[in-house]
Amino acid sequence: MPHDHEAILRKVRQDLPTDELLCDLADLFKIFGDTTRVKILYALLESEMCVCAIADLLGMTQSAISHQLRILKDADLVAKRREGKTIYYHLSDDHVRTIVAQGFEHLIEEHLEDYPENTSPVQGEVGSGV
Amino acid sequence: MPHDHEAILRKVRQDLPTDELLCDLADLFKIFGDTTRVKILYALLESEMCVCAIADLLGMTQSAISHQLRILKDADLVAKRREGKTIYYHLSDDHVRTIVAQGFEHLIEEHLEDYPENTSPVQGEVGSGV
DNA sequence: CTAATATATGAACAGTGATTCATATGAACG
DNA sequence: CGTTCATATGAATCACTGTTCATATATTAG
Repeated sequence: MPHDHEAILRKVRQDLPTDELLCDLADLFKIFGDTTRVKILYALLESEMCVCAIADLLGMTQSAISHQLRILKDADLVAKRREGKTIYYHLSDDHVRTIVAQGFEHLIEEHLEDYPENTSPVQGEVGSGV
Repeated sequence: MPHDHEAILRKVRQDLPTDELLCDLADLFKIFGDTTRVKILYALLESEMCVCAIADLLGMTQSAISHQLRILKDADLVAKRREGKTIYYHLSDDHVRTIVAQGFEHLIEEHLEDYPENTSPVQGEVGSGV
């Protein structure tokens, strides 16, 4: 006879958000789960940038960057501003900053043995820019 | 002649963390970027659980859950505890709580028009559990 | 030791997603 | 208008990843 967990299941089921909400949450994190996009977001923490500047910075195709910017924009993480032929992208709110910062904290704690004295492996601290 | 952004590039390059660090950060978020894993983490916010209880909760195969738990464990997001034949998983630290909470805040703000009065679509608030 | 329960793991399959290439849109300038 | 620079987009490709199935390991009971 398999063992019983009805008690815990009932308790957890009660407080678990809806499927839809949890999917949305996963989708949001999915966006942060790509090196290119994280780099773009991190760069935009410092300053707004045009598409070709970002492409230059990351050493990637303008097309690749444009595709990723579209994804970031659809998620309301970045917004654009036109100036002649150039389009400048910037962060649309400050959640990016806090989400990224939390991620870093976990990384640092995870690798504490690598940095026993200094708790911050980041030179340019998150949040110091702009 | 293509336009110039040396000034901005130099500034941003200076404060951009290393490639390795940014990859690690993306890898961390990648883990949150899956519905099944988010659900598991969310469930563990409430209480520790054994593998088959989680499988029951999510209506998924024990194998599928086990595979995902391995990924979560490799990232140091969960830890296990043996009790006879049963293995109980629990969150290994509180970063999960804060990261998830930040994600929610962004979602809420993004869909503010859907919940104009009440800013929290979550019944069981994050952080109330355990 | 054998059977039963609980979990882990490896291979295979299917779906997803990031990049590239080619091309389209859009703006400024002569 | 036609050209040039800046960005966007669609199709194709390639790699990655989540699930399933079958099976292995591990613990307890008899």
